[in-house]
Amino acid sequence: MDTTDKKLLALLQQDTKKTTKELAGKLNLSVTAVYERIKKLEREGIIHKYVALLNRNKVDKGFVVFCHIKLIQHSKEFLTNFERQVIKLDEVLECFHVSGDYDYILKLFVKDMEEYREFMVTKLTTLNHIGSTHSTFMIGEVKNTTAFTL
Amino acid sequence: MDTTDKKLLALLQQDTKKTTKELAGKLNLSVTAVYERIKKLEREGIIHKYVALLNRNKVDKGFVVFCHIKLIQHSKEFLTNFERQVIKLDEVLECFHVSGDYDYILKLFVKDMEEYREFMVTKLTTLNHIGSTHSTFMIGEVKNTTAFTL
DNA sequence: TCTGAAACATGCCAGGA
DNA sequence: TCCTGGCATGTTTCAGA
Repeated sequence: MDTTDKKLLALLQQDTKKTTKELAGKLNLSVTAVYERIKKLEREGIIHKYVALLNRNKVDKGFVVFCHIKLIQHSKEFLTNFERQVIKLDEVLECFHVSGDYDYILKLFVKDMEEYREFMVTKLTTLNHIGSTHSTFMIGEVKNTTAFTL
Repeated sequence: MDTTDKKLLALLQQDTKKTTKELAGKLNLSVTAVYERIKKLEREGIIHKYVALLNRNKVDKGFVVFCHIKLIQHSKEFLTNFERQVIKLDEVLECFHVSGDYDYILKLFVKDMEEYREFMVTKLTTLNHIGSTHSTFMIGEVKNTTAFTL
């Protein structure tokens, strides 16, 4: 991983629809050289996948919620059971097991408060072993990217 | 936006390296039909961008931190000033203005605790108007996707 | 590793149903 | 909005440095 690879990854994290020719121009390399570097990064698993990002405001998912969850008990069985269930919930985009006051932080996309209420009542609170929850609502998006600097 | 569009978006959110031919097969459509649907979704801004997702564990960014921040005061000037500065921080992937006990929730990718400490001391705490911060560390990734169900 | 060229597949645009 | 066909463009491979 040299500087060229880092530049290449920065570009690919921004936009994968550029042709290898365009990338080659920006990196001062030949088309094949760029091609092979990309293949290497894919082989090594550094590039994990190529995806399309949608505009959530155009598809009725403008309401972002962070939900902090605490379990009743912390046995391995309770944790894995909870995790297995939360993975299946479509509304949940991210779920991280964390240190601190709460056990998990979830990020959800829903249409509005009404839909979130429905989610809480019919899905979240029916999960086993949940102790307490604390919901935080997004009122503004300051920064939201999938690309990070190497 | 019909059912076919939703299926198409589900596929594109998972993988954009499939050829339109393959997508056409899965959707029981011709190549051109798929092509035109994709162009329409791009035109409407529903598809926002195409990006490569990296494996953070392979590039020294395995340490995920959530940082809850409270400002000293909530005047418009203080908020926009803080936001303008936080956008520039490379370590910060997400920053949401939220309701509740704290004003902002940040998600960061760094190498390890040492790098996070460095970030706190040299970057975060030098920002103006910060009242208090509360850091939560990821100890496990349960679910982490950019794709959501429509 | 890189370059450059050649073979192959795909993306993309007409024209018509 | 869909399909068929064809040209332009991109991707991928390979020999040689």
